[in-house]
Amino acid sequence: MPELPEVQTVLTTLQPRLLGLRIERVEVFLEKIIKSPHPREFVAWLQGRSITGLGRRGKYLLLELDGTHLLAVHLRMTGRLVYSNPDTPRDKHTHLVFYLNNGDELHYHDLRKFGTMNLMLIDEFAAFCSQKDLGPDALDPDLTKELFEKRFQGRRGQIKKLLLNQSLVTGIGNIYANEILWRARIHPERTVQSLASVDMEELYRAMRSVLQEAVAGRGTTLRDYVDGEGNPGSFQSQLAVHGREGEPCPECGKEIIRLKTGGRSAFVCADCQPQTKRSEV
DNA sequence: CAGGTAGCCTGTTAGC
DNA sequence: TGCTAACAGGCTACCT
Repeated sequence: MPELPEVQTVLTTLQPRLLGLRIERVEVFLEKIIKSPHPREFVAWLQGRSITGLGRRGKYLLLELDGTHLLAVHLRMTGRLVYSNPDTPRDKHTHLVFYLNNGDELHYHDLRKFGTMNLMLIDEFAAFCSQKDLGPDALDPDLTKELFEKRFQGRRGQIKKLLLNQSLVTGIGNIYANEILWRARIHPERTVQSLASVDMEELYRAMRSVLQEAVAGRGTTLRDYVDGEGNPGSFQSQLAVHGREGEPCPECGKEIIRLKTGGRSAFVCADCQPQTKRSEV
């Protein structure tokens, strides 16, 4: 589910509510969500710790505890982290509840149970990222156009697959990959080697602008996504191509088609995103 | 090595 | 209406 804009929205909605609160108790209803440490220690380590900061790296939401520990939450497809009142009912998909010292709760809800949590020392986070081979965050101010292009140099394969590869740049998923490629006027099946420098420049610009606009729109809710307060996003109304098979391209009016590449749906305007190089058209 | 598929899960939807 | 199959935003392991 959530890609960079959605995780960012969860972060900004949770931050003012959670900051400074203490986790009194943790109840785990589905242990498989907890990847490390062992669920027993996970609970013991968390209890009594204060939330001293919130952050994000790609699609990981980060809770800093006591300034020493870090809880990395990945929502995968259908995970939700929602600030809740004690009278909020817990349904069968609520797998973890954090009881807070002000009487409120933080609920982890996940229909498909793909989400993960890793608790670690802050010092271990760099090793965690390199073990997961996470590239720079797609909205990292330090990720310049030049650095972005460099990361794709020497790589092979279809550009869409590489955009989804979190080791090159982290935070982009299927929705925004489709939107970014449309805005950059690049066909998803073009290979990186076939892209000129101007194409990579367009791609970088499209990546930044699409993601920034999606953050401003509080993310995209197609089905399951809600923010830290349980509210859906609004960017779905601004999607140009994703999920819009058969609708007209907002740019040229030609019908949007759906392709299958890399096992994922790609939505394309065949006119705006030609398979050949720009100069050859 | 690039590309494809299956698997992890459950619910919704398209098609018969 | 009821049933079945395909599909859904992520990521990994494994196959060709």
